[in-house]
Amino acid sequence: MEKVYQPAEFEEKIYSQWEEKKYFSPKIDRKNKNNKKNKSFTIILPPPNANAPLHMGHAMYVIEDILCRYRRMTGRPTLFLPGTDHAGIETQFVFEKKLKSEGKSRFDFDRETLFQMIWNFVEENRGTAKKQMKKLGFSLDWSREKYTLNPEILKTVLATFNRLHQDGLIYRQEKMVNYCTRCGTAFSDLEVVYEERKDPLFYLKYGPFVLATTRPETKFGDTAVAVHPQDKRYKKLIGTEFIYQSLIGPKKMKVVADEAVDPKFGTGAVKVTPAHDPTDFEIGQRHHLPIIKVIGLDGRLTDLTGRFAGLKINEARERVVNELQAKGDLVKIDEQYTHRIGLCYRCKNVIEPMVIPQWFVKIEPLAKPAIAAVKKNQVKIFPNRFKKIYLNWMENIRDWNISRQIVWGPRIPAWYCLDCNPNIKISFLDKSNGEPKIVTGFYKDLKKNYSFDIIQKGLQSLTAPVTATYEIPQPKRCSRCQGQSLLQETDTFDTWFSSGQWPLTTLGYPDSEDFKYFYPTSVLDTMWDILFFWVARMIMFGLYLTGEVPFEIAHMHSRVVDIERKKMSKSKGNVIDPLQMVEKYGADALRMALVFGTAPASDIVVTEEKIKAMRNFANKIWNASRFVLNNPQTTTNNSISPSDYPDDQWILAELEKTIKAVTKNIESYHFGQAAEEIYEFFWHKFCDQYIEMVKPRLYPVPEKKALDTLNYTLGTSLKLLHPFMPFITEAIWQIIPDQKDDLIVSRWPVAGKEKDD
RNA sequence: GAGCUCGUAGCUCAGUGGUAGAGCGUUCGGCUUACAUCCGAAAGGCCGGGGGUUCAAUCCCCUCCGGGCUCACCA
Repeated sequence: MEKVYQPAEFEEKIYSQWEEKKYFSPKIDRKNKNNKKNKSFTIILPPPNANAPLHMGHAMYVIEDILCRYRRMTGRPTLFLPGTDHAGIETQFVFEKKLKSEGKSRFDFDRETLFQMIWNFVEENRGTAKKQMKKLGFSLDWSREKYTLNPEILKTVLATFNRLHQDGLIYRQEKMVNYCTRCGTAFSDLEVVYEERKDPLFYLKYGPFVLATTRPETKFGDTAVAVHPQDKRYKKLIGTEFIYQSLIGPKKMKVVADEAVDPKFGTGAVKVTPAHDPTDFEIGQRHHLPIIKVIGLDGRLTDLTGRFAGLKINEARERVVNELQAKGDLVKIDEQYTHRIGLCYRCKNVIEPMVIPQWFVKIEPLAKPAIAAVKKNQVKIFPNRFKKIYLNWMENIRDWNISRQIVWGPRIPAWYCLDCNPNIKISFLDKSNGEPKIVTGFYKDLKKNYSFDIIQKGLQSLTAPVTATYEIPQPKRCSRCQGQSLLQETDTFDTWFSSGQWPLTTLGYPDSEDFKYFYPTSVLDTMWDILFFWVARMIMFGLYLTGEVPFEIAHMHSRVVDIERKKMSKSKGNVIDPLQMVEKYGADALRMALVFGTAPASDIVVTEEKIKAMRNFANKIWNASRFVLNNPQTTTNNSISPSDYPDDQWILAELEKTIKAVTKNIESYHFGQAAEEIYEFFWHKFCDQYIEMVKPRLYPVPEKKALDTLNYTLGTSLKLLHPFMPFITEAIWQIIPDQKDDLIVSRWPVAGKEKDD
């Protein structure tokens, strides 16, 4: 053995050894499915983005690996199942950036071609994450690896959609949704991030009113002025109408009374723009106001705005304000007005509330059982405070917009008959002669010049009116008119619609043997920031499809942050690359650094210094082992008989305590504490004290009891350390002569009496 | 506006109803035949302020101050 431990000499070798011996593939013993002691233990890996290399957050998979390695050593058939996610928006966003750098955009391609290009792009990168996970030592069963776009997984995801549809839980409706004009897609409520901003608040003369608004450019879409029903100032006007002389002509306005208006804000009167503001939309619904869309999906004012048409929102705002001022309708500007504004989580562009038809899941019937399951602790959420957060969100949950106007993802399996729905708006790439060019229009007009075939082949996107008829699943011919000009919806699923079914799809729901044996899974560990996005959806889907929870424990871990408590991100330049750390200090050092001394769900501070300290610890383990192994071997590591020496009795008693503490702390998810216990024992008790005490008994002739105790304590320590630091412990274990099994499948020590079975 | 969470040694963080812990850093001394990625010793904290419960509080309760976070349709 060398003087200094060299991780690089062992890690790869040992990992492939584990793989070759198939230790990561559990032995299925169906008879024991319900035997508590031999019950399967399953963790499904939260799938990383197939397209991106791992970052420090992914290194937190170490928590799951600790659990799996521990359970495997206690003898349970343990499955840790890997996979990757196509990550719809994320990946398309990255790909579009790449296109842009090449001077192109998504509009240069039809959707089939674009999809294929992204597919190829992802394929090029897909192996990276896998290699990296192996380097980190994760005991994943690669023979069962999955990808969200695997055909069998897609099949299940689409079947779920069909089933939801049959159960009346899918609807397509024109509602106020969050739309990003830059990404060109709608988002769910969860994907909007809010930011405090200071914007001018404009006070405008408005018929008999003066009212305050931050968005004068949307005034062309106003259909009413709303006041509070009890507001004395305006009571007489409620129910009346007036003619407003707008910049593009006179317009009839209603005055409505609505509780949503705060009489203390501004002047207590508010313009109602149902097409472009969530509150106004609801007021509009209550008072049956027309919806006039003055901002298009391209983020420019529409033709309804006269000479303002075509202007971008900000330009329009400036011009409208200037003209209102010239006209004398601008009463004052409050420049210090701060409010919260919704941004696209992905590109940070301002989210534009838009009324467009989207596909929704009626969520309450799914949420109810998911709430009950958590309340009854069928799913235990750790740490406990996340249970409250979960329940609070679930109890106020709103229907889920699952449609995205992007190509990268499974397409919603609904078909429109063009003959029955001539008002479907279609964009396609006409490649019939010369340079391809984008053609956009209603089918009823397009069909005069283009064949269905050309439209279908060049299809980019379609927008069906909310009244359009559609069929689910795909019919051969239109069931109403027998027409054959059918187009599939071009919207794709929210990525979370697919990953929300991950515990089911990865195991081969509904009838595979794996599914029957491994579902429900044991633990789901992830960072708390996707509690709603993912964890909640998995619980809902799991219960909806199987009646059983998808996992028994949902364990939330925290963010990995830098020393200034900031989240690591490329733009901040504060990333520590986990793979680089593995190269420098070894996987074990990084793994230990990620768990050592951390508390459940508090930020995890990782610094290179800490990793270095753990590297030193690895070296300590190496050298203590070197010392022990340089002496004759006298025991199998698995048992020891009592000793009369107080030194031996002392260290063995301390070891017992440590076994208990480590076991208890792993079982209760206090990994930081567990790591500290074994660290403290091994370094400061075993090395600093016991080895020093025992040295006189080793020279000149080693004394048997001393050797026994050394060997036994080392062997047991290696076991306790193995879940945390799998490589070095296995490496040393295999140097010990006459081992029956590899450490990874050895038996976890039991305090009280050690059993060799 | 509602809720959650944190405030412990210079730094980063654990922890406990009964005279405070780790890693890194600092000071002093050591290449002691496993390890200088080491060993030995030491300095360093009214455990955010105030009040309460208790025989006893850093740990429980209240309140204040100071960070962080989540949720919420206020123009």
